[in-house]
Amino acid sequence: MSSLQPVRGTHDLLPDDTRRHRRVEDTALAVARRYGYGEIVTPIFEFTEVFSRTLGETSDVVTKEMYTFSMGEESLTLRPEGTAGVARAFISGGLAQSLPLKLFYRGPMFRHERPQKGRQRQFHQVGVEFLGVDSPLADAEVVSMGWRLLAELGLGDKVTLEINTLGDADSRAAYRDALVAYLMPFRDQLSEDSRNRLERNPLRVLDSKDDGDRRIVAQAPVMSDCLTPAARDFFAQVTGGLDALGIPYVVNPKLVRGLDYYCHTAFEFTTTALGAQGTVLAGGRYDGLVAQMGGPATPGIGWAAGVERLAMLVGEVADPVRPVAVVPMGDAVAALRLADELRAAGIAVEMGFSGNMKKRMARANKANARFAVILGEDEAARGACTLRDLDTGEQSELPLAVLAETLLSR
RNA sequence: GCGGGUGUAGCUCAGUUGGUUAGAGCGCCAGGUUGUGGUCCUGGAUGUCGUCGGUUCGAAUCCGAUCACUCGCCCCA
Repeated sequence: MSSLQPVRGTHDLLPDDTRRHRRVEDTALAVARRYGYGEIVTPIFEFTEVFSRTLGETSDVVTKEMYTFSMGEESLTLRPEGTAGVARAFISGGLAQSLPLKLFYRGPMFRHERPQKGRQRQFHQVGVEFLGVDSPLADAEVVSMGWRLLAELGLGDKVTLEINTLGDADSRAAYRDALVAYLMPFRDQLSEDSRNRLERNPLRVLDSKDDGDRRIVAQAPVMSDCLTPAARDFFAQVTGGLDALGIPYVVNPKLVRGLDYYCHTAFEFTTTALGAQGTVLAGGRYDGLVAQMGGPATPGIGWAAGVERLAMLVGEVADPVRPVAVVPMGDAVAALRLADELRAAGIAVEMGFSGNMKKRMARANKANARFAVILGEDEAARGACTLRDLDTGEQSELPLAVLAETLLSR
């Protein structure tokens, strides 16, 4: 191994990649703005407790995937997800004054997982958090915002929405007991993974991929059997809202979220195009989170989407800017000055610093230039240049004085 | 963290049962006469065959380790 390799699970993003990433992030921000969200930027690292106390002491993210380091007496952690940091900012910034609050964020996250396609150790998310509203219609709106984002990225037909309810605290506790009671007699028949899950997080047994587990789980009680009337009504209003908005979904009673802070609505947009990493945008309600962190009891709902995963789905994104290529024949300084004037006028200009005319034209072509401005000595003597349309091959001589306005008008 | 696959020029890959100067396409560079690109033709450069170690007279080819990527599990966006 060479130390010149990037760290495992990290990647450089070259211009072709960043165009795709920007497309995803910019679309997400634009959509969020339309729903009334403002952007928040929180630090990339927090005190470790911000994550360990909120995500669940038994979650894999906390127990084995965090990049944690200490500085003096302090234990710090590179953020593995966005919600906990936003909740912390909400509390420490006294933002309870300005509820309801709609926040959008984007940026890198860090998880020490085994890398795979669509799964890196440093990856990027965009996400939204809607704080201070406990109406189920807020859930519908937040899900619909995710749907809108995917639709605007052209992924509407590549993605399916699964939704479930985890119920309120009472429902969840009752269901957990019922599930454990059902599973215990089958304990020895479960896979090793599921035996562990039974101890730590029984709900996770529901979405095991092991065939044996699946047969057992097929007959298990479902969440909806244990919902309190209030929780049942809440979920009905969420799905009712989605129906009213015409958003297609399937209720998946076995859908469970990994992080502890979720309650009520849980949802996932998935695709089959990415192999095992099919979840592309997911989230849910987290009414207890802020209080659990020591802030004022505040309901919340949100989602996060994986930028790399979405970027893989959107495919190539062409650079929308087609520059003008300035091709000097003699006086390079004059060309430099001309390029500068055009740029000052708002025109994208490409200019090489070496090569004969043929090479410069070839480069102009490769840069996807729309026009070439040929600055030859003959024309220069007349205060003019040759303007060549690289798409049609037509060219004509033009006074330099009107070049900028001519280019801007085309 | 567990199990499987892969690793040869910038990219996609070929390299026969281990044998002498390791190949193709694309890309790149230079030409096809002096100021014109995208097509075409000709020529050229490029690799410690992922890394380290072993077997062998001889290894890109076999073995081991290691690193990276990849598929599935786990987990999750």
